[in-house]
Amino acid sequence: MTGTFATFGRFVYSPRMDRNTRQRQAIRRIFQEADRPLSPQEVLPAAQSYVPGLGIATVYRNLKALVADGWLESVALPGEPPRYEVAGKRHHHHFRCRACERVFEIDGCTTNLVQLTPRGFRLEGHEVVLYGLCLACAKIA
Amino acid sequence: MTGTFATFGRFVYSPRMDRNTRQRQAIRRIFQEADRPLSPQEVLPAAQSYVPGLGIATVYRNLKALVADGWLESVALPGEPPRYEVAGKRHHHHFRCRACERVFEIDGCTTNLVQLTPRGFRLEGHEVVLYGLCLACAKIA
DNA sequence: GACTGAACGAGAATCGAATGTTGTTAGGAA
DNA sequence: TTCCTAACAACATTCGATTCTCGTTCAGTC
Repeated sequence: MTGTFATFGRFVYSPRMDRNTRQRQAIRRIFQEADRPLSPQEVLPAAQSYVPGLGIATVYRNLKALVADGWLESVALPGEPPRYEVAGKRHHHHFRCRACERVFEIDGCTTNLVQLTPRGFRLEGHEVVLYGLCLACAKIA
Repeated sequence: MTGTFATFGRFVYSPRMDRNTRQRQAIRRIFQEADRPLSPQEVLPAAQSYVPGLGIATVYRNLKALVADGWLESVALPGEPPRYEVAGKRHHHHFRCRACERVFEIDGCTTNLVQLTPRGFRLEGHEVVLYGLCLACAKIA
């Protein structure tokens, strides 16, 4: 077992990245094919198409390991548990479809955020989330 | 007991708004004084300054009742449980201080969001969250 | 001022998400 | 191919947030 002691002394298990299991390969592959943020619940059935029987705990274990390894980043949207996307992309935001609930990446960024900042506040970062219908759902509706 | 049947048939208790208890008065007052989104954990000690002994369950009960009554609205930020603010304000966004973790309201809105929307997607709404240091924390830092 | 049932307070129970436990499987070094 | 041990699958458990339970209190009415 590998691991480390977190801030308050609890031992935190973290898988070694030098083992390349079929399960982890599958999970990596899912993210490369999807090219959008995925929830653990989306990853599970997708990864099971490559490795039947793969369990949800394995998904969580590997998501955590891949984040610790710097290969994934977590994406938080208001009112929802975290999704994950391949790390290192350039600055972007997200679009959430209200019909299929999938989240997509959006290139580009609004510029005039500084002027919204109240006087005396220090602006360090921002998140923009768009809501509506994705291409596929807009066609159906 | 008053109540209603929610979408899938489960009976949902909801307090009547025709009883004006000291506890509810205190909670209303906290929101009017704060003028920013508050979490249940922020409401509790503040309301207890008016009604000592007021419990967390009462906070949750009344937040839910005040939302159902249309007096409060819930505010979701990425990766955090809901906060609440007085309903009916005009369109605005939020600033979260990374030091004191308080959330503030921001007037105004960015304009060029439509042009970020991918072709074929239908834009229906948006959220903008700014991060940094509030006035008080920027002074200390 | 007494009455009555809705709201309260305290603590147990629940919920969805995530993590730990245990016996089993399978990378990868020899 | 064998061996060693990390990772796995299944499922129990935990966790933080929220809701429920039940005996008690009190707001609104008479």
